Amino acid sequence: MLERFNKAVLSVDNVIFGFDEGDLKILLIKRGEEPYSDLWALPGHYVHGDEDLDTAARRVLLELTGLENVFLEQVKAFGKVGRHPFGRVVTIAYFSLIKIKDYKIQASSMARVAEWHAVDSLDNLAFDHNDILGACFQQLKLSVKTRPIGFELLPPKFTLTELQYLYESILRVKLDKRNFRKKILSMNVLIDLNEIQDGVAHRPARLYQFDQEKYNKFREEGYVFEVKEGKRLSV
Amino acid sequence: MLERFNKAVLSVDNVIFGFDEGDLKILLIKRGEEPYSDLWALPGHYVHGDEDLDTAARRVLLELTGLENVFLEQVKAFGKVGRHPFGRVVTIAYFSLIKIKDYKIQASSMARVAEWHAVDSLDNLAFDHNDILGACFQQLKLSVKTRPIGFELLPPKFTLTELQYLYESILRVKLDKRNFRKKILSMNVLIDLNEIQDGVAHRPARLYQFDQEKYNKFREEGYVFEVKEGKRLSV
DNA sequence: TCAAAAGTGTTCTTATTACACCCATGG
DNA sequence: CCATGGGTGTAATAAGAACACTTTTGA
Repeated sequence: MLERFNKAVLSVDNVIFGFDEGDLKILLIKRGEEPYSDLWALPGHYVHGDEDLDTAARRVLLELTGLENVFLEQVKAFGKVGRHPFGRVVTIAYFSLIKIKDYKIQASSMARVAEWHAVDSLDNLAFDHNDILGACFQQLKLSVKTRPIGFELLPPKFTLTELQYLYESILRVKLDKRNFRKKILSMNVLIDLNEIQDGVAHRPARLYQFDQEKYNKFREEGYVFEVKEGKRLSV
Repeated sequence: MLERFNKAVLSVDNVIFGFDEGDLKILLIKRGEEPYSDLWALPGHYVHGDEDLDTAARRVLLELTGLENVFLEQVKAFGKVGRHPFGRVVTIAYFSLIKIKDYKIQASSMARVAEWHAVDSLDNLAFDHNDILGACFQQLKLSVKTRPIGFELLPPKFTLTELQYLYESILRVKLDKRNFRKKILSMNVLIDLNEIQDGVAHRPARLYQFDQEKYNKFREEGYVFEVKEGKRLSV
């Protein structure tokens, strides 16, 4: 019954965010074939006929990084008629958040060359991947303000300074150290592990862990996680 | 070069929001053919081979409502393998905001039966349209909190009470009249038209207009439009 | 002993909340 | 003259912003 309709090839593209040394980064692959050979591109793949979109995105992530059970969320579809030079290909964009230390480059056809790149300093990606990256980064910004997903980018044990740098690099604002600590601690969603850093050439910082259970309880009670930035016209 | 890949039929589905008599509504059509004949469904259509996704969504909107230059935004793609009983159809969901008074039902194949329905009280839509509606409504909630798009649902001249009811019905909270007025007026994005309602059986309300230019200026200066709801865990 | 980052409180200002009565109109 | 929704202010509380010095460690 559907034969009479136009069809399109489907793909998924994944903006994989990682956080390392105070910088927000994304994982790119260097294309080995036409079109756009030798340009950097978002990791992606065609969607199989019997495969859900989310499944395809997870497959790409697994093949490239070896990681499962990772934060992954669809952003939107990109489907301009001319976006792929070889024909109609609609791509569904995803973003995912991984703990960069867990990432081991995988031996896979896709990962001929895979590299972390700082999010700024990127232009001239293949296809419309600059647009896709822009949309995904914006969605990350928005999400990180209203949901405690930033922790997905940090190791299980982290310091308050790392957490602050994370927010600063995603929101691209400078936050006040004392105010930040006061507030994040007063939210009561961090567990103080009573451990400290080891082997750093300065006073070692306390280590914390995100308390998912406590957060779930707060959310049930109607509390909203919120990190702010900017001046407000508010109601 | 793309022949070897699986292909899917593409469609767009559009959650068209309107606001009338203090209620948020969406426009649904009654299906006249299989599958899901006689069930209510979101208005949508297949995407042509030479047509951008956004263009297809605007085409649907125009055919059904006769309206152009309307707020329209993509939400996300829905592409579960079994979502269409006849084969692989991936649909791109959009939501749009129209001034319900502008809507005149169009003579079109699509609009055999088109009706406004309150957003709650909906279940048992065709396909996965309940899911799509849920995602679009959530996106509307989110958008309305951070961008002054609620005005798209109101007539060009509106009262503060109408505006308040609009926010209440989208966010599903009760707002305090005095506080709401104080705040929205202090944002300085409303023009007091120095006109009043006519023919109402009570003290007539002042009419206001949204000041898009002033808002654009504020935004350039880094101000953020924000309507709040709920208790906050905030940083 | 130096360099580097961790950690800590107070004050001032701004935003949020809660709350009740009189006003203008049409019927 | 009644019913209906319009319009208004203040005080108490909570949240946000600004700001500088001491501590702990490794090299």
